[in-house]
Amino acid sequence: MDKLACIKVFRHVARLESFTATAIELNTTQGAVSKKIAWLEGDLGFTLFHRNSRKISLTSAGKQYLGFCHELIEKMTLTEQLINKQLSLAVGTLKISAPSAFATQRLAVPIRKFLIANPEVKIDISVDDKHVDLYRDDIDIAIRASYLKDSGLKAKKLLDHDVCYFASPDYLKNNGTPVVPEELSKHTCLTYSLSTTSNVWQINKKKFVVRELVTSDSPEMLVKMAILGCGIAAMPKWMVQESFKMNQLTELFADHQKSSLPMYAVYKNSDYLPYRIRAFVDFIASYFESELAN
Amino acid sequence: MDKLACIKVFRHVARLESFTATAIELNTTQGAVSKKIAWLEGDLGFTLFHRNSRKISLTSAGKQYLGFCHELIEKMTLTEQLINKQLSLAVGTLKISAPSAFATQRLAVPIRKFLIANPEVKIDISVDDKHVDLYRDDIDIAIRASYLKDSGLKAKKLLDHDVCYFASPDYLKNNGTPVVPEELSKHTCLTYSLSTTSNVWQINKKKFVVRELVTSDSPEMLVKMAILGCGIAAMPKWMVQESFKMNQLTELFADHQKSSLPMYAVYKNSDYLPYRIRAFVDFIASYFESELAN
DNA sequence: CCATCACCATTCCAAATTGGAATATCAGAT
DNA sequence: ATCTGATATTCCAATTTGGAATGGTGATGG
Repeated sequence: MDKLACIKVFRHVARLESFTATAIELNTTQGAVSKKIAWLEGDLGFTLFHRNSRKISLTSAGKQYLGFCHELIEKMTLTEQLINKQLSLAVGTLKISAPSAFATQRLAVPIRKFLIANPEVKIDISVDDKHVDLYRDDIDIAIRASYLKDSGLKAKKLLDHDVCYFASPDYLKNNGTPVVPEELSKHTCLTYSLSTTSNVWQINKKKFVVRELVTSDSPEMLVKMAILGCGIAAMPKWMVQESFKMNQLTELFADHQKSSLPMYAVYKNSDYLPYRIRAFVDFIASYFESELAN
Repeated sequence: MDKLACIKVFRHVARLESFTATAIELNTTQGAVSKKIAWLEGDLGFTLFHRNSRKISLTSAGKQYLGFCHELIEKMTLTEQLINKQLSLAVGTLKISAPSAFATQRLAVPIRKFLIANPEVKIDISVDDKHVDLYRDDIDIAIRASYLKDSGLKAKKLLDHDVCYFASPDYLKNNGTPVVPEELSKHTCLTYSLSTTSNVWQINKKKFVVRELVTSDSPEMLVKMAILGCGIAAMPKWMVQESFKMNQLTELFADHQKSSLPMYAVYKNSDYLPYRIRAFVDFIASYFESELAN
């Protein structure tokens, strides 16, 4: 027997002080109401009503239990409404994970715009260059360079980075400047460990397996190592533009066609995706799209 | 579908993070668990778990709802236990209604003893000479002279009052002092309106229908009227003993055999009578029984 | 890369449960 | 004493539920 259904019937009966009237109000039969109350009393172990062929009245235990039932139903309704609201409106706290360089240099501005457009959303951004587990760490959205290999996740492409290759002038002086990609085999490279194919570089639609000297999950670390002359690295252009200007780094294969590095917003797939997640993903994707157009 | 049952299953699944393990723990099948969670999600309108052929994990909504479910089950268990405790132990507040003269002169002492013997019981005594409705006024126990005519009520006899007949010396001087009950027909009487047979007095096993001058639901009022010389009244002996001594009243038919007036403790009949009620009724009945023996 | 495994969803059918209608029962009202 | 209005009970049809088997899917390991 459905106890919750019995409780709902009980509230009606207590209010109307009649099984028959309750049956009419609930479009059922008096017998059904009687059975439900009787079952509930049996389950609880005490009687809810004093019965009398003419009328019924709550026992003291029934009165006390009724108070609990009112609380229960109200709390349940409110809780369910609250959760549904959080899923359907742009409210709540959005937990984002993003790699440090991208976060600070590319994400801060659009996040600020998003917050202005969605004043009821708070953002908790966790800057982490490691490959986070969205389930374990309870993250709503992760910004990732690598294509998703996780299951149960959806990804939306945000943009394609223009990748560029570079090394320090010092390194090139000591090891020679490669002019064609084929020469990469003579060099040591700095690779990004979280990329699915970290040691396979693609230039002019050809793939080159490079010799790794250092691999790291931190793009900034790799840039730093390149500046120190450890080898050749490949990174999104925006990340090293400043270093080119300061002559800390020299670009290689500048006129060759390079593969682009896509960036994704990854989020847990669900039938009822909290709206703040969808809102943010759509917002940030169209932000980068319009940025590209300019 | 029984939502409460689903919620209970949900708590297990959330803890074990597995439908299969839950099915084993609950001695059911994995399919049944799956159906229950699926139904609950449909009812709520949001998903509780992220699913993955290898494992499941709570969604953020699921996490939030789980907290509510824990609260709900705990509150429900505690409430039901509390009410059952109140019904099975001598705890709580006992609401007693008693007529004023009896309350003050006969009930105060045994109530004090009962409170000492049952320290967890509080007493709310409503002194009222009217015929109270135990249901409407939410009274646990009513002390009454009249035999119960109400249905749904049970009565336990506490004692038999020795009834005595009396009038003021003044009245007797003016109207003559009746020596045998047959002379009552020449007198006017003061009767107790709440008695079922207020105007039928029984002396020496014979019944006499008396002429009423005043009828009242207040015994003390009737005594006062008798003192003022309005007529002859019949009351329990203890109520007028003092007036005899002060010569405000004179006893009549002193050596005749008089009917006794029973006093009852009346309480609502119920399958699960709160224990404090049974305890009090038994206590007070045995108190008067032993008082009689002394 | 493919076979295997572990797990959840679905389907189908038998079994248990529920609800409706009629009937019994009960106590107050007339 | 009978009538009336209310709840309890009974019986059966309809619905719902649970179990077993099947299907589907993604992780794992050789």
